Amino acid sequence: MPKVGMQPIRRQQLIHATLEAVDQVGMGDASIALIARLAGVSNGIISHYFQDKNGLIAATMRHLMAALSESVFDRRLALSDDSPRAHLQAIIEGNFDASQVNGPAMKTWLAFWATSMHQPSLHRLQRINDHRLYSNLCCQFRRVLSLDDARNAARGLAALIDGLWLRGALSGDAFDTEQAQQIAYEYMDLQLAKQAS
Amino acid sequence: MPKVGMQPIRRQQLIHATLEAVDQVGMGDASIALIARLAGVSNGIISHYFQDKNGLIAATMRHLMAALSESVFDRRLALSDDSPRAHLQAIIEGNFDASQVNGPAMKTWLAFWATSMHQPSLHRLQRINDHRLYSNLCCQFRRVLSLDDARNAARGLAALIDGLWLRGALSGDAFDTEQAQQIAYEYMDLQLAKQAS
Amino acid sequence: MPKVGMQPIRRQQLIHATLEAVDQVGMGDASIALIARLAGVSNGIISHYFQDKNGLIAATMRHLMAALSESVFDRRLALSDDSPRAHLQAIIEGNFDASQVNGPAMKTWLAFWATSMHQPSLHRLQRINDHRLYSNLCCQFRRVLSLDDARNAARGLAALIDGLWLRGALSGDAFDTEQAQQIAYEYMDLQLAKQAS
Amino acid sequence: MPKVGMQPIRRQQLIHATLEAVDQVGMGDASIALIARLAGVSNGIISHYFQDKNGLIAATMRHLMAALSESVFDRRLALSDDSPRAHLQAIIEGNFDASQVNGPAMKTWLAFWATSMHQPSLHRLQRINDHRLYSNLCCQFRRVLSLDDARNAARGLAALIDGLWLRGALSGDAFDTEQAQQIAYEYMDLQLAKQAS
DNA sequence: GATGAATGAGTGTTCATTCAT
DNA sequence: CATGAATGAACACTCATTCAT
Repeated sequence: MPKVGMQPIRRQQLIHATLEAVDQVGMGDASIALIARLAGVSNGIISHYFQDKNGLIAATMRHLMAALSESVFDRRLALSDDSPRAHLQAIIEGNFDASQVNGPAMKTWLAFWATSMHQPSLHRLQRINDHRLYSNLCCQFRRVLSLDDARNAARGLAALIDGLWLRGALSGDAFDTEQAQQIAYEYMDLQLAKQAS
Repeated sequence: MPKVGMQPIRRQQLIHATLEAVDQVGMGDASIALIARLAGVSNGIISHYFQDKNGLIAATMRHLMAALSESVFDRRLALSDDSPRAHLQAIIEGNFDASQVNGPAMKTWLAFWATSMHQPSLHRLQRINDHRLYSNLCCQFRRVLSLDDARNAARGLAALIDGLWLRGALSGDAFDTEQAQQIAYEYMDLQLAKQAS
Repeated sequence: MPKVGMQPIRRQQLIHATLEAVDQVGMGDASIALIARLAGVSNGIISHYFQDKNGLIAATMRHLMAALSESVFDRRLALSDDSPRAHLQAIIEGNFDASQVNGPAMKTWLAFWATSMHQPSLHRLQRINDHRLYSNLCCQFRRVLSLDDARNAARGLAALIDGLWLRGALSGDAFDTEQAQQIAYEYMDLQLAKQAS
Repeated sequence: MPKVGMQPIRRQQLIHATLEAVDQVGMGDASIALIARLAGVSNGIISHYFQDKNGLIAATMRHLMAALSESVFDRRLALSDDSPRAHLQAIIEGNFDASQVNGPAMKTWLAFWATSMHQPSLHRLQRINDHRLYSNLCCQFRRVLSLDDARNAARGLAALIDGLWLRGALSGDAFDTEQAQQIAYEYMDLQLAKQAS
């Protein structure tokens, strides 16, 4: 039943099916046939909307990255308090948003990272993402710390966030967002406390 | 010309070829044929020494895990100072040992993690590994902190170590061990400083 | 905006796009999608004007055959001299007409021949074409030669023309029409010279 | 039932199956699956002995070219008479050898020519073949004719041979070797007759 | 112990064709 | 008239695995 203007609908549909497939069987076994079946469409449609499987993977990653960006952006927009601490908290919270700590997203991120080591196009995407977190953190720390201190604080907090996320993802249990945030907040506060010195 | 005692030699040979293959083309494209070629042996020999490909992958992971354990163990054995701080430093240093922060090891760990999400046998291995780091850290923190504080400190430091490692691995550049260790040491000291309170 | 009388325009458009596609990528890779793109129309239109891909191929062949017929016909019509030699020269010249010795035409003829071996409908077309050349030649030779001599001369000259054309097409270089014609003229004259005997 | 030293046997087996497949359904439909079935082996074996389908096609072409070379070579070796005319006759006969004028060979040559227009590696093979015939003919004509005459005679005879072959192949009927040879011999003699002039 | 020939299921991808709009 | 979304079969190719030697 062909329709016009199906492109955005089908793309979303296929991206969600990809996340679901990776969640179920892993990226290695997430074949086009499985993804198409989960989406309820034919195999061939994928090359119609994405050039090939890599195109679909890349689009899926961009989807996750956009969701992450939005999570952070929304929280920062809603701040009544413009202090560095408030912004940093918003960034931390955004990184542990429900859109990022569910099974499909975590498994896809993980597989994406592993794959990106050998695919230049994916590696570029991933570096942009990594840099964005560092950059956002550094920017806020810089408002109260020296350049060197801000950079170190940003590096540490970025690593802590990713590490908490990673260990949560690998644990196999449900992600304990509260606990992760408390640990990140504490690190943030310890770094901000250098301000007086 | 049949030989005796070839088993350990061949196994090492194949494990190293696996690491090299994953480094070169990623786990997805590390076929048995490639691994055998890199090892300079025939395809068929792999099922002779390992049950199948999964067996080889698992053995490779155990190899990396054993190397990590040894890195930490050796440093702790060489300590003249038995203080918690000295032990924690040794654990941190061991986790950033040269055997862990080189290309092949980092790429294999990453791929291993991604794969482990869908292979119970690998997942078990990976949980043991994760728990060992936490457990070691917690044990030392406990000597000077309350149980809750020690647990939080261990969770945070474990996440920070993994996060530094992860971001280093994904950056594509050479790993800056010095910088990573400084950040981890600082976190360790900030946590140990709670002792007085 | 529906128009009337589009049929002949569209058909010509698609036949030319087919020749262009075969010239660019060969008949094996001349997909409907490529032909439609080259023609600047949608995929679906092709089945609207031709039953299917075979229909388009057959129409393209008929187009080339018609162009060949016309090349010969025009030259014979323009003759002031009604001698067998003049007619034979016209036939030879017509077969090396610019419409036949350009890249797209030569590649399409070649592909057509190869394909025709396994498609009865194309094979019929091709036999008609082959026979027309022989028949035209034989008819003229007959005016001055015995039946047997005429037939042999016609067979030889037809083969020589096709062979010159074939070797020219396969060479990859631009077709040397002058040289080919001289060789064919010489053969023609040698055959006509039997007249006296 | 794996054996050692199967390579030459399997390669011959697969080349013959390729010729048979092209004869039956044409090169366009001669799929790997069909060729493997005709050879009585599995699909995968083809990439084991030839890199890919192109490798098999190229090997098949080299097989036909070698057979042609041998046909000519054997006849020239058997000559008791070293005259140019004897050599030229041997070359003509060799080109109409039974190994070249049977259905599978003719259809494969035709398809090969069509394909070679868009595959550099095949085109190179084909040019070598074309040049060999011209070169052999020219060499013999040169013994009795001027350089220009020899070249023209060689060009003409090469074209005549190929043309006779082509028209025979396309006719669909059995190849009339006798008739073709008579026509070629006559052309040869007419050219050699220029010697006195 | 070690080889490499052989298999055959599975992959991503292409493509002619159909058809609702 | 014309589009382009959608299909699904067919394709070349890959690969872990088996096993006779």
